[in-house]
Amino acid sequence: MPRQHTLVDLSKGPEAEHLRDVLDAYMVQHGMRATEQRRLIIDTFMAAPPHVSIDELLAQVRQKDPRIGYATVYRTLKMLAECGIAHERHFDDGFARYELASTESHHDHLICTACGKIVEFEEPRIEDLQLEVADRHGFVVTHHRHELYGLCESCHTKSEASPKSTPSSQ
Amino acid sequence: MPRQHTLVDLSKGPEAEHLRDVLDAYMVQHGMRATEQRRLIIDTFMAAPPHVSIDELLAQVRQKDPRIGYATVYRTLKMLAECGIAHERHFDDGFARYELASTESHHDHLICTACGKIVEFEEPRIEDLQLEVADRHGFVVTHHRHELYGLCESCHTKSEASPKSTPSSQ
DNA sequence: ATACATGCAAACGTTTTGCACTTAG
DNA sequence: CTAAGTGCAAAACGTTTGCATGTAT
Repeated sequence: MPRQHTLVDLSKGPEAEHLRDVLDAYMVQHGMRATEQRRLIIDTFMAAPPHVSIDELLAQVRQKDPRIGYATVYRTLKMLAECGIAHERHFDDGFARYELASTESHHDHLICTACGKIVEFEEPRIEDLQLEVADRHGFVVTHHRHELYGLCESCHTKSEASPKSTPSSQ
Repeated sequence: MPRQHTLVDLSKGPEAEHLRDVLDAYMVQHGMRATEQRRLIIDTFMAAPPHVSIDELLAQVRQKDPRIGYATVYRTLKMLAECGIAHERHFDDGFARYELASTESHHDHLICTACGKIVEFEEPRIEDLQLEVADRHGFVVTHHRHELYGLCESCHTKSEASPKSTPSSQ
């Protein structure tokens, strides 16, 4: 029975503390201020499920402070991405999603086109082959994008059982 | 000795004829008409270098008929994509690019972030591993996206020789 | 006190569409 | 003749920014 591979919750523990340190250093270095809004947005982001969109995060943040604006969430996430604490992802649903950066490992994504579920995967053998391919063509790779789209287990089996599929939201 | 793997020119030969047949069938089936504009746009597209953007194709098409509008090129390319004759690609430069579909092989892309060069690659071992990964997570893959970004050989060696790089456009 | 941050609303770049006019069948 | 296609211009879409106001330091 394949267990759902959700990576460790990074919102707490030593990993999170390290990220906080990086962030603090970055903000000091750039003369940035620790405002109420930023604190709230960052805390919410770190506790949120991975791959939140700006709108999703904004909605969550507004539960605590309805006066927060879209642009502030936007700018805060950009800032987190710039200092390496978050990664900005662009899947095929048209808007940016953000995830906490893990210092340890790189991963790519499986995306269910029926329910929107996003699963992370790591496959070192693919990474190796990427380098091999790039080398073959004289390229030096700086980053890549690797997304597998399809149906997750439950959407797949559901659609097998009955002809009409009933996709729910992520 | 790794030869540059530029796929065959599809604008002529039996491959192209097959695509034309598919297209004709599709258009008949959908009650679509063969207009001057469509003919011109499709011919130009099939002769154009791979991965043209709408604007690029529009510019080429206007050399023969300056009255063609953006929307017509847009709609024609969408149509080609819909009937499987073209693939719509979204690289990180913000606009869609289109390439002729080859019936034979699937490929992915290496993209130079300095000069914009796009190179196609095929790597069956990666394809296999993708299926393996998907299977491991209970997914059935319908399509994927795999792009390697970095510096092509000439941009790479250039930037090694002199500190200032002088990227040209693709 | 003042430089930085916020929230709004407007600008952006690309994609998509509504519509009056044209044209292939 | 009429349904389909064109070209324009405007809407839609997510993202990004200018600016007047607010606030951490």
